[in-house]
Amino acid sequence: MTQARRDQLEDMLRQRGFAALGELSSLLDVSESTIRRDLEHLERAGTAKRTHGGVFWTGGSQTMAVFQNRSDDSWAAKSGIAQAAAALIEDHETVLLDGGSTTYEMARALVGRRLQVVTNSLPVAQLLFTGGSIDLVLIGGCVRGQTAVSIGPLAMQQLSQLRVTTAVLSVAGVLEEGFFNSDMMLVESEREMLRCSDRSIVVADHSKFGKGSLSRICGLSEIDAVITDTGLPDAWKDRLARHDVDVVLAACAHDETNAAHGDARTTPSKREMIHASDD
Amino acid sequence: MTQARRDQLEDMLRQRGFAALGELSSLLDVSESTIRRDLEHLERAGTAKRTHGGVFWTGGSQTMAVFQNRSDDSWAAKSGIAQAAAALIEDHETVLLDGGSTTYEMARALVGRRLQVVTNSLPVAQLLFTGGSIDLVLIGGCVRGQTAVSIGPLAMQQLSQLRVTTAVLSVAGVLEEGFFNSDMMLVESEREMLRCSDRSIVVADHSKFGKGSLSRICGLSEIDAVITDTGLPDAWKDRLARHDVDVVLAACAHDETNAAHGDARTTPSKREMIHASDD
DNA sequence: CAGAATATGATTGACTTCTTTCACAATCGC
DNA sequence: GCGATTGTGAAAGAAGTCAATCATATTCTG
Repeated sequence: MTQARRDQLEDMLRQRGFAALGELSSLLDVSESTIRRDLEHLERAGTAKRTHGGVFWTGGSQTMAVFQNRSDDSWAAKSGIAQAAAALIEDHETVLLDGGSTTYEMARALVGRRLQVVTNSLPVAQLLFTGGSIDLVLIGGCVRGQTAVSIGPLAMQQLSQLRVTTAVLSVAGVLEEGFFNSDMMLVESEREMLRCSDRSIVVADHSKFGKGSLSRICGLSEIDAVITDTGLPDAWKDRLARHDVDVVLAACAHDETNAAHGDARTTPSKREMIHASDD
Repeated sequence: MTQARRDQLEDMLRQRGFAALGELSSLLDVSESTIRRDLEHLERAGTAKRTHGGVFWTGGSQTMAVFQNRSDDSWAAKSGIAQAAAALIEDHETVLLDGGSTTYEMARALVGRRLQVVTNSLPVAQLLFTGGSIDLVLIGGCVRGQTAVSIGPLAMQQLSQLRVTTAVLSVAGVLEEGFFNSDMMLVESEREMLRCSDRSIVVADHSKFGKGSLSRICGLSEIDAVITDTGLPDAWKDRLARHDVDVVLAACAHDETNAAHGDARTTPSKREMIHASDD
């Protein structure tokens, strides 16, 4: 009964994008209190975000999440890596961006740059298509999973026809044997990405190292550079160096980004109503 | 000076997706009043929408607009057409959805249905990829313009390899000579869409009839059905009938939707803070 | 140089919403 | 059956934001 209403609520949100509390309350014929409680659940599940006045549909994908806890540590690491990776890209390059939360952050960092960007990621495309400065090419195919990337034969075929200067890949795990990801179809695409790029970069926070995953993308030496955070063990630095892989260690973004924006605040904002979340 | 700040504000919004007033105020080092006024401008320009507590980036595309004035007349027409078009689709079909605001509304109406959907529209893809019930295939290519559709050779090639049961096209104008759209590349794609579909449907409100546009898609008789609203002049009904085109007239959605949801309110909500807009 | 127009910052009052708390109903487990 | 847990509705109080207004500084124009 309760669950049915929450499912209905979720569908309504997906369809409408935004809804006011009173609206939902009268449509579902329950009190606003109940709606509020339901929304708390949805928010915890990550499918919706509340604002002062109503609720937003977040698209069900964490990647896309317009709302994100920017004071979160794991986000700071991702963001730092993304910044560092973006710094490696020069203007007027053609960059191939894989799906994933780190590459999404990187896309954020590329907003406003003069680039040609190729991507198989729906969220990345959504983010970049407006920026007049960026020429966007979207890879088509079957769209699947939380990461919302195009995969399958159509994607493979499109990739095979392209040529880019830099490919930025995101991986689920790194072992001595090479780089891994959990989706076999995606891995196929990523191999193709490597084939069509002059330079290849992997972005991965230090937690990915030493972990494997279902399918192997390629060996360590087949990648030109790895961008990660300062938490990377020395053993891995050596190992990567032995395989001729450049390693870039990004400092956590905490301080620099604030400074860069001239933001002197040290205390968190009083109201976290929208930002607060710990996904 | 002022304009520079507004541009900066716009960039920040695109990057962050959402921002609170105080946040922007301190980051840009101006008073909240100024930010408020800036946001009014951005909102008028359609790039952002304010909420009680902050601002959202709307992605620069009206189509995507999560916020829309649902009490607007033109929206009622679009929505009605979209509903009617959706009703023509049967479960387990493979539907090809073109870009455009009406097809976007149609996509909304298809949420939860069991379908395979092919689309070249980024907003439509964004809307549908979460719904577990829908199998989504994205057409790749160069992403351009307000409508955010993929066009160009890559798109053409992908379309040429697909086959769908129903194609739903959106057009900019309809003349005796046929259907028109303003973008030549897009028109190329739409011709390809027609070629690969068993059945073709055009969605267009009555204001499109009698208006031309840059590039002709096809003749009237090459389309199987046109979905429009009750404002269509009788002359056009005859004309379409003569060309063997089925015409579906959708009633405005105003009343039915409200009734269907058991919403008895007759007065507009007192506060239009978020909904209010006239894109 | 003067006047007008625009941009800006601060403040007040009003509004809406949110959170918290309590009481009651329904369901589950023992 | 009884207690505990969960879900629900209502109310009071608190908190926050927004719109409107005013006074000032800056820029444009003649």
